[in-house]
Amino acid sequence: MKEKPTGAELEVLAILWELGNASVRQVHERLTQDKETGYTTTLKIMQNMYGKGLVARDEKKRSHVYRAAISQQDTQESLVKNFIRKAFGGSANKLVMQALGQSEPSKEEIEEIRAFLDKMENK
Amino acid sequence: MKEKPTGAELEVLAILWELGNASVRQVHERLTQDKETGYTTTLKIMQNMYGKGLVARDEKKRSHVYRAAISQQDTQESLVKNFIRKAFGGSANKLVMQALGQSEPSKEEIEEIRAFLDKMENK
DNA sequence: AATTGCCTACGAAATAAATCGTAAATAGGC
DNA sequence: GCCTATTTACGATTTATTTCGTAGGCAATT
Repeated sequence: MKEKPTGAELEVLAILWELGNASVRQVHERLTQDKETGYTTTLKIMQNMYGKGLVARDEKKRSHVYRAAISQQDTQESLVKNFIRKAFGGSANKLVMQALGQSEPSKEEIEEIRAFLDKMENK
Repeated sequence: MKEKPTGAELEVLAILWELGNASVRQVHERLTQDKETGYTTTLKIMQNMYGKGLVARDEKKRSHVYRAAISQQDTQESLVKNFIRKAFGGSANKLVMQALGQSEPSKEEIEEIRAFLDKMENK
């Protein structure tokens, strides 16, 4: 099992999942849209992630090209699992209702969840 | 706004929400059912929480009696909000479906969520 | 009044995470 | 070939969090 990402690492992963491939520079620009931080900080984090196996990279070019090495699906699964245990005493339902309750879902979103529930039931 | 609890603090809060009132000793015993840790560690964490206003305490007795000073509802709300932003790019629905998908909800739980959705819609 | 046991307070050490500064390498334009 | 931009590598620092050791107080027991 791969190591678990820290908060800052998760932010980088989110960007890589979205972009697919990206240089440190690209990730950094994205990151600084939301918060102030130095370039070498971003670099260091991505280097750490490489050391941990959270990302892969192509070193052919001078500016290395990174990509996520763990899937968004698997990562979110493990994060949610942990979160439910830590913050909701293990009850997924409580989390679901808390999330729904505060998110003011649109009609379409509600339908989407209903459909998902139906599908679950028929399995 | 109250300060946000750290991981260890959240574990204590979970116990206090369940027990209502409790001494450090009681919390500690609960805690050590799951993991190994020293008494003074638990004490220190609860003292920190007191300093931050996360818990209140009654000092009349020699062994102080603690209780949560922030509500479970509010805390979970803020945790979930943050979690959705950090791990799901702001989409509550994605979280909901991830949580449902991995939790294998029982028939009753599915009904509970359907009812919740109905109620949401009629507002 | 001494012993024992449990309690709080508190500083300090250990650990984890994030940030940054500097040096060396490299490529492109001049 | 030289200067400038940009890049990587990496150590060091800073900040946050967790853990623990020790001292002193208090109450029950002997």
